[in-house]
Amino acid sequence: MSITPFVSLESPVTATWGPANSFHDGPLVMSSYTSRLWSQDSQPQFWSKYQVWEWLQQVMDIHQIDASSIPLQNFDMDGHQLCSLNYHDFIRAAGSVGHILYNSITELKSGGQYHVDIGQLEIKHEKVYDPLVHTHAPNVSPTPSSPDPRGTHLWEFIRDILLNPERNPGLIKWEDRTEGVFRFLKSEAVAQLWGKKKNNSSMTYEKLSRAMRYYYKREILDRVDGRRLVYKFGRNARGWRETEK
DNA sequence: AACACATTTCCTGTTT
DNA sequence: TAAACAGGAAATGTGT
Repeated sequence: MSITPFVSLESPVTATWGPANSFHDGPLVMSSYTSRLWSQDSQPQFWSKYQVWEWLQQVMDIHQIDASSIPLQNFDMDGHQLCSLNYHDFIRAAGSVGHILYNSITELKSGGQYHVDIGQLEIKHEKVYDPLVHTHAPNVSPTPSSPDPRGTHLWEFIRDILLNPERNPGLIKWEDRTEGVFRFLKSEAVAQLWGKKKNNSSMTYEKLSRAMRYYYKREILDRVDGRRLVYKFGRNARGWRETEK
């Protein structure tokens, strides 16, 4: 029984992928994007009905959700009323999308500069700064991605490492990009990084892999047997494809 | 306060 | 033999 076999990580790894990793460029990019959208009236409490409607459109747009999928009339209200809704009100008014809307408005109420950072990895490669993006295009959302605000889950963390080759010091590698198959090259280093993000210095690949195995049942990962350290994204893992539908 | 969810921790056994 | 894989069971932390 060895006690501490793998504590010696290459420092470049942690140095490169510091505490900020995916949260780092998100706010920077989105702030310039959203500031254009909500620069003047950043305080939702004072929005007019029209501004609430605008906000709704933008959030749906950014998440690539068809605006017709929710009863928009449920949001025929001004900012003051909108801000008085609680989580359940949002769920009641917009179903599962209510969660996204709730997060968005919560962020804005607290004075957040950005409120959505999904797909920030892909976004930063796009011309989000392009003034055209904002004219009156119904479908110019930056990227196809998961309707998940703030990726805090393990599989998203793994996905983000894969999507950031320039910041991935050989930790994980695609085996089959189109099929979503990937392999851990430095399993313990990834575990340490994951632990760092979760503020857990005792994370190990052993424990991380247990969490990965739980993903099989949820179909976030598909089983790949016979190949050690190899996993594959499943139907419920979003945002990893080059061209997401 | 209670509860759901997503791990985290630990463990025993099997496989590569 | 060491490192992975498999899952069960229970503990934990976070957010609603």
